[in-house]
Amino acid sequence: MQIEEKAKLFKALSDPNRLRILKMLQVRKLCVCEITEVLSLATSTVSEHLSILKRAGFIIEEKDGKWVNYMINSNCCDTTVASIISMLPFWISNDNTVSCDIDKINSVDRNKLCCR
Amino acid sequence: MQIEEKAKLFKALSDPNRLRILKMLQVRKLCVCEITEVLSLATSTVSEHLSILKRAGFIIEEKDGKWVNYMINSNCCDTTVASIISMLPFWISNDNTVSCDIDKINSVDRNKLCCR
DNA sequence: ATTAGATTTCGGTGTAAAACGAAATGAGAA
DNA sequence: TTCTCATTTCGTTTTACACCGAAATCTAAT
Repeated sequence: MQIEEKAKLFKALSDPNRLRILKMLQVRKLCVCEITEVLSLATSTVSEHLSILKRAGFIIEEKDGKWVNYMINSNCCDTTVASIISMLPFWISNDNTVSCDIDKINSVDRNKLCCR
Repeated sequence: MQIEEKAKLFKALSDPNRLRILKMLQVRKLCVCEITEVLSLATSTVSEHLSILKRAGFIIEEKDGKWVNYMINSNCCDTTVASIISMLPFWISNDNTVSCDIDKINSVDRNKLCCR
């Protein structure tokens, strides 16, 4: 992998909202509307963030009926990406923002959330 | 450290020229004009890159007569920054670009380089 | 098939960042 | 002090990106 691509890996991690998404996904898989609810962003914005993280290799997606679940790419074959994923819990501690995010994803119900 | 500041750490690493600077500094300390010669950028541009890396904590500076030497912040007290620095050799291999950069810094003479 | 709802893609806007040259700063040499 | 030269700061331009709402897509249920 060339150095430009390595820079892109770090660029994917350079946005606070994307880091919050990764921290949430380390708790459990989530659909777009659940992440949207927690971050208070437009759905389209969250979708863009997810596609950036997916393109970099940090997350993968899984179709689940009308929903799309996103999850951490735990079995990533790229050693750099894999090692960064394994370091994230150590690097990014649960500050106020992250703690609140995790509280929220433990209390949302995607069926109540999205159907309105 | 809040999650916004963690994002800024990764933003500092999200530019290929800054990654090249870090890889060069892992060989030896360098002044601005040496880095400028290798990267083929304007001196002011290199100076800005260095100040971004310095603000993030990855490098430190040392006055040396009319020169300013920049070097890796090897004794960084921040555990996240320290761990990232220690991982850099593993993450960023010596691709063509990096190998050429290192060849160049081993052959430049700052006295011949700057005085013109 | 048609509808409803979750997600993605598509323009558009405002802000951040990378690049440059020129001017300002700072430190040694004359 | 005055000059030289390495570096930083400033003003500007161009490019990239985060964000939004609207339109398009895709899936499941009616």
